[in-house]
Amino acid sequence: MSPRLRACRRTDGKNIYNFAAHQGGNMLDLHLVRNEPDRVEELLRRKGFTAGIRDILELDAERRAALTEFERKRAEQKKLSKRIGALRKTGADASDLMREASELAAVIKDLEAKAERLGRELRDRLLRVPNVPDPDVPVSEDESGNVVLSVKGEPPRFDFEPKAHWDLLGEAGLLDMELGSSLAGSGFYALRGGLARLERALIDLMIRLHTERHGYEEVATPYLARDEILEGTGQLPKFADDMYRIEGSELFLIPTAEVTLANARRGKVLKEDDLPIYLCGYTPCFRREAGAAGRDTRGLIRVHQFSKVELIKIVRPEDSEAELEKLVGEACAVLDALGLHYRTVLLSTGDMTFSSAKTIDIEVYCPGVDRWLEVSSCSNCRDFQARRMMTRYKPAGGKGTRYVHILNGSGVALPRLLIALAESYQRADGSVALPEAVRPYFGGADTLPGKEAGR
RNA sequence: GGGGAGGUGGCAGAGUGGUCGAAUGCGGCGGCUUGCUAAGCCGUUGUACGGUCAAUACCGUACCGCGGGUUCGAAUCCCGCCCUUCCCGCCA
Repeated sequence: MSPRLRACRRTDGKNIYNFAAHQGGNMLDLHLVRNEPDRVEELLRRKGFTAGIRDILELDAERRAALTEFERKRAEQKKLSKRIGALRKTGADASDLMREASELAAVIKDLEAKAERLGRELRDRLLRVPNVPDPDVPVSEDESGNVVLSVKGEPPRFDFEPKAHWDLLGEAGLLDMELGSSLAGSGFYALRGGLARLERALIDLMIRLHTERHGYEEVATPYLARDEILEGTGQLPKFADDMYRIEGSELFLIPTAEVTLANARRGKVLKEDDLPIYLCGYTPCFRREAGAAGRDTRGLIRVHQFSKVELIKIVRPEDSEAELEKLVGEACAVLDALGLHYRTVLLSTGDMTFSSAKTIDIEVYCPGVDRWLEVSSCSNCRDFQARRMMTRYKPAGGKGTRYVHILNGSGVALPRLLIALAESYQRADGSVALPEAVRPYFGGADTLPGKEAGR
């Protein structure tokens, strides 16, 4: 972790047992790592994590030994203290025992510090290990191994040369890149007139679809979150440089509402009846796009701030596989409603995110730029995030607690949806036909006017 | 920004520096009683980590917002932080 981040992080504390409790737990099931180190190592290697886990296991063994030693001494100390208390109650002299206890206390202090240090080291290491991919995820170093699962609809046909959105919308005065960059720098943009309104209309459409048809609860969360929240979903500690941080605080601008929505049940022990929980919300998303300099510099394809409707599911472990399929369908419903041409893609191990065990992307075809653009990424994180944020549930009738499974998916991301709509439904005169589904949210109009009619 | 109050187990709510993992109530679970319903009675009821292990079993340690300190011993005393809430001021 960067020094600057360390400085603003809450300390991991003296709770030497439950390094999970309040600051978020380890990501991998440590028992699984102990029992099947080779298998875990192999799965992690598929995801590009080559550091190995041998030294983690060593550290784990060391920590446990130190913990046991500490606990033995501590038990001794507690007995001594009780004897002292009993003695003093009778008025007898306990000074010998107290001297003994005092020496013991000094020893224990060291033992505790050692166990604590090892626990913290172990946790720091574990937090940087990505989630293991599902065994059936195609193995590849990069996106070349992705597998197209389905293709929906037909590419739109034109009797003229379709324009890229930056030309189409720029010429219409609806997309103002210059205004955005003059205010906040390159990578920022401004939507004007009908385009700004269209974005709001689409947000409204999507949220109504998900709440009314798919059973989600709409939640409007803060756009900033504390570091421990980001740690819960997996952006921290590894990806601090991808986010905007608020100077002088522990707050980051969220890169996605997944962060705040997935953490909505943080630290809770839920009842089985509470599950599944479906949450959806609209937020702007802020991304530094560090390392992406020079890529997709034109238009709205890759920008530092964009709007997105996000979907989150908190479910029982046995349901997460099926819920991922459902989630993809719910995100696709947006594109279906708008009549867009899209495909679903199973991401290979090399293209998945840190926290995901299995990811299916939805890519929409944009004829102006002649590319498939990702508008949604649906991931099953299984218990990876739940462990970090300590979200569990109590099985009905059963004993104990289990970690929930958490899924996230965009439902869907906006600028690229605007791109797809504009480029797919553009007319020769520069105007854009609006699909029927969006019209009720756009004052009933069937057209996004081009230059002449604009403003 | 200034001042006050407070953060205890699923919830509500006690708690004297020493046998407090924590009274009590509610809820939950098991049982009895009961012709439904309601009520009553008895028992039980947290989580995590570590160890032993055949074990859903036993032992140990930790957890009373988070962290640090004092002490032989801290829910209880001291310090810092976070959060909640009330009053005042200020700006929307």
